[in-house]
Amino acid sequence: MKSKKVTFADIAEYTHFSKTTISRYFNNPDSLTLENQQKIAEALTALNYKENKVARILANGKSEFVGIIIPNLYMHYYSEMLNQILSTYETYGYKFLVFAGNENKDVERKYIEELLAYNIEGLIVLSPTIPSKELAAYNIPVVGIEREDQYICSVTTDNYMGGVQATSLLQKSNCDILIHINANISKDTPAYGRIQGFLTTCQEYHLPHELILAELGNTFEENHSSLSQILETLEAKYPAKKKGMFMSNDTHANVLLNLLVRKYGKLPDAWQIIGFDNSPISSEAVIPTSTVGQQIPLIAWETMELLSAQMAERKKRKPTPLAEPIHKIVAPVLIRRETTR
Amino acid sequence: MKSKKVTFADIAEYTHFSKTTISRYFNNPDSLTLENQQKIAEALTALNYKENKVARILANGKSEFVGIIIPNLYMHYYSEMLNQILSTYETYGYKFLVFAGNENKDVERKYIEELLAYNIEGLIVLSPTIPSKELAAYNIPVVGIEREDQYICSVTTDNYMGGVQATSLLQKSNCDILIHINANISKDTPAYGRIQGFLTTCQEYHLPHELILAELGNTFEENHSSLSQILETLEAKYPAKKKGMFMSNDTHANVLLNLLVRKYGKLPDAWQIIGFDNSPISSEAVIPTSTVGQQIPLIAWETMELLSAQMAERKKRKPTPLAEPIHKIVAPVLIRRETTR
DNA sequence: TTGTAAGCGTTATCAA
DNA sequence: TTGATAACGCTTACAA
Repeated sequence: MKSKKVTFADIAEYTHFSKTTISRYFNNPDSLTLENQQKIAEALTALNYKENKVARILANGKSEFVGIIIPNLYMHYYSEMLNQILSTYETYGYKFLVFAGNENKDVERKYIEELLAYNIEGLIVLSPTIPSKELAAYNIPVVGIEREDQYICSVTTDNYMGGVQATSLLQKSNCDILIHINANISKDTPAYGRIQGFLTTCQEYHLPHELILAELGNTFEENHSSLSQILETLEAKYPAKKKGMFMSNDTHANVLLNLLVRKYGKLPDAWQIIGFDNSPISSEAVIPTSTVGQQIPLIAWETMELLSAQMAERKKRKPTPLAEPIHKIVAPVLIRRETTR
Repeated sequence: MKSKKVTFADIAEYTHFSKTTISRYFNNPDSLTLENQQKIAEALTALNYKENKVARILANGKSEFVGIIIPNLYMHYYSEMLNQILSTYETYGYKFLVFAGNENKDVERKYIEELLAYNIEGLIVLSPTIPSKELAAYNIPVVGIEREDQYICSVTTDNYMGGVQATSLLQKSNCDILIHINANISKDTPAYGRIQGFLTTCQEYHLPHELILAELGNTFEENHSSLSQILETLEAKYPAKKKGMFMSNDTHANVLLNLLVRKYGKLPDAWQIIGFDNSPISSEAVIPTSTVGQQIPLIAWETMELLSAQMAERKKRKPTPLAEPIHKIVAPVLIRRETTR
């Protein structure tokens, strides 16, 4: 039942080669004659050999593991990012050890310690919790995604450009007043660029505008009641004006849209809406919603490029660490649907 | 720079103990005097020791790894399930190696081989691709979720009950005709129970009903046009009747709802809708949609219970494998929102 | 092209 | 309560 595991020693005995030769068969087959490769291949199936990568890691230090610290998976942005990262396995061969971080510094540190104990070769961090300076101190290749990145490599969406694109689209649809609703986020956060993009564009073109910074709450119900109030306020404040709404994300855009549709049976001409993220809700909404899309597959790809380059460098005889962290910026994509024009 | 790693040997030398004692400090500290525990603890911080679990796995065979094969992460059901499974780390301590399977037998087999090479202690399979008989043959603890499970342990939602609940709710809202739209799925699939639940309930209460089995397509656009056609057909066929629609999932329910709202500016009284899954779209829809919710946290929990019991059994001196695979059934939860009554 | 022998950093067995 | 020593299964100089 519990058949003992077949090892190189068994194969060596069976084929009358040494363990070294068996090892070579796997790592440098060209150094064997074709005939001997054949013999070993046969022995492998005859004995039903299963490789043991744990022993291999211990011997050569290369785990082919990459750790991932991700805030959660219920937000589509994160789960889709993980999806794309996992799919790079076919290209790079790295296996992923995933921790869903709960935004608690000590817990996430514990996760990283655990990952390190498994000899991970690199780390991908989507969680904003631990400062990049601390991450850099672990002294292994790290890439951050959409987070503070002063001391580590990173891949980030050009949020500023996204803000500009969204604002410009509203401008083109002849709105009388442009309104951006966002949370009161820190200026260090990449997403702050959306606010800057909005403001800069409005100022440059002298567009009447209003910036509403408010916490809309964490649940659907809270979003709903916050935005319901804001909606009333805006209708009172700008009764005759065409309002261009740039929402901080598609979820909020959808709540606003639903409020309007339920009130008027359709999206009134006096309202234009654009969201951010191109999450599923934007296309599944009652009126497919314009949005600024993040190029998640590209971000995942760039992340692995950056990470694998660093990991490969480390395997050289004389590794040259990066002098400066590399920061890649990925352009967002404007997606025009039916809530603008 | 590349500081050599601190090992038990270093600590042993530093403390004048043997490596064995250091090992005991970690695995069986009570067997040391408090004083000596103290000494070792100090040495650990003095030398900045980092544990190496790879060496540990090689020596004792316990990887604390669990492999996961999941079809994808863009469907909310799967990403939320992964989320919940990952969160069991705090309770069970198992680390997860995740592969997003692409529903290709050979590829998924390759994934499993790779997982086995890392000495995983157990496997969770959400993908329906590989038959349970084959999975069972790997001879490691396996739990399947919502899939064919003849030869393996499994956790599955009571789809039949879900179908009954949905149908009963429509019945209570005084519909004249009940209609269930689903794909032409195999009778082996757990989800087939939804169809059975619908039919049985209708027959039992002599409710006028219609079962529509049709492929609605894989994209949002395809869903939209398929359902648009079905909508027209139904309006022509049952012009004066109150129609109770039981949709196979929330995505389809939402498409139907949106078609109606865009046509009539609201959900007409002649239409009642219930979906399945309690995915985010059901609560975010323009009219929050009734649905049958799967208890994802509970399913994840039961899965780990089942798996960890098997894994623990294996670590005993004389393991007693399960005589029969255990199949757990989790009840669905009816969620009443605004599209019924 | 192939082999020998010494690691890799733990844990397990047996003895003291 | 502690220690010597042999695994665990593979890789890697160094030799031949």
